[in-house]
Amino acid sequence: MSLRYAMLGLIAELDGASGYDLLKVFEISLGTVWQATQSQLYGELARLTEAGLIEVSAEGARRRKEYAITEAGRAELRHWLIDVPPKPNPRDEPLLRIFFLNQIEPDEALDYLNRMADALTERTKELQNLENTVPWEEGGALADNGRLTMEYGKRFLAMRRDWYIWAREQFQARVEAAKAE
Amino acid sequence: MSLRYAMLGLIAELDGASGYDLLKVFEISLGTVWQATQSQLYGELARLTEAGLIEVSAEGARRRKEYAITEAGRAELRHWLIDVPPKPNPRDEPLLRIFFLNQIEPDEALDYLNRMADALTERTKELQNLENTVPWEEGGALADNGRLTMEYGKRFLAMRRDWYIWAREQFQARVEAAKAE
DNA sequence: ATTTCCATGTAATTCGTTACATGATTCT
DNA sequence: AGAATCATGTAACGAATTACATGGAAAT
Repeated sequence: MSLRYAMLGLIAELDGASGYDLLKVFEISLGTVWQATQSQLYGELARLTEAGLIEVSAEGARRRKEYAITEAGRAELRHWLIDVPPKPNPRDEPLLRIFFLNQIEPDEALDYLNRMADALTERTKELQNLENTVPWEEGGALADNGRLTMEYGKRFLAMRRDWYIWAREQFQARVEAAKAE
Repeated sequence: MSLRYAMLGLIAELDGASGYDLLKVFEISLGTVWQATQSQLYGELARLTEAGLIEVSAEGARRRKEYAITEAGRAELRHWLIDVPPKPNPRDEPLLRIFFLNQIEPDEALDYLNRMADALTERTKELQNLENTVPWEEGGALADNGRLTMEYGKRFLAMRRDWYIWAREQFQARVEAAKAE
C-alpha cells in the first residue's frame, strides 16, 4: 500500500504535478528508495481521485492533468506518517544466498564473497559521483530530505561491504579448519 | 523468482523435507531474510516438481510428501548462485517516509526520528536474546551461514540506529536555522 | 472424546511488471 | 515533414496475501 502514500506525499510537495511529472520524479530522485512503473502510477492516480484523497486541479495541453492533494488526503498522509509503523523489508535476496553458500565449492563461495564486496565498492564510487552532480541548492525541503537518504545510502553500502569482507574471513577460517582435519 | 531458489536451496540442504517442514523453516530460521506463506509454498512445490527440479522422494503418514532435489535442480541452484547477480531491494518504506518529513510539524518529525532510533535499540536487544537462545551447535553448515546473517542483522540494526540519531541532529539544526530567521 | 498438531490444497483479491496502443505538441 | 518528447491509458501475466477448507494422527 505504500505506493499510495509515496504518490500522496509527492503530490503534497510538488503541487500541480501530473502523472507524467510523478513518473520522472520516481525515475530520478525517488528511484533508489521506491520504484514504480508508469502503469502503476496512472492506475493509482485514478484510485486516489476516486477515494477523494487528491483531485484534478487543472488540465493543460496534451491531455495533461494536474493533481492537488485534498484535505482528506493530507489527513491520510499525516496519519500514515505518524500512526502507522513502517515495516522493513520482508525479503533480502543477497542475504538469502548466504544461506546456500555451502552448495557450491568453497573456492567459488570465497570468490562470490569477494565479488560482492568489490561490487559494493564500485557502487560507493557511483553514489559519490551522483552526490557531486546533483543540484542540491534547488528543490528546497525535498532536496534536504534527499540528502538524508543519500547519507543513508552511503552508510548502507559501507556496512555491507565491510560485512562481506568479514564474512569472507569467517568462511575462509571454516574452510581451513575443515581441511586441517 | 527468488522464492523458487530459496525452496530449492532448502530442499538441497534439508534432504527429505516436506512442504510443512519448509514452512516451519521459513517461519523460524529464514523469516528475517525471506518470507513466504503456506499458499505460496505448496504452489511452488508443484511447479518445481513439474519443472523437474525436485521430486517426491517418499510419502509418509498424514499425506506427507518428502521432496529431494534432482540433478537438474542442483544445476539450476548453482547457476543462480554463481551467474545471476543478486538484486537489492527496490523499495524501502522507512526511508520513503523520510522524504515527507516536512509534511508534519517539526516537533512531530523529531519525535518520529527519536521513536525510530529507540525501536531499533529495542530490536537490537531482541536479536541479542535470539542469538543467545538459538542452539547453534546442531544444524551444521546451515547454522554456520545463519550465524553470518545474524551478524549482518546486528550491523544493519546498528547502522540504522546511528543514522536515525544523525538524521535527527541534522533535522534539528535545520529547524533551528529556520527559526532564527 | 476432544484438542492440538501435522499436512496439503484451492479460491479470491491485490500488487507489480511488461507490453501494447495512441494522441498531442514541440523542435529541427 | 519527421523525430523527439509529453502525456495518458489498457491488457495480460505473474507474484504475494488472505481466507477458506479439509483430513489424518498423536496426545491429554
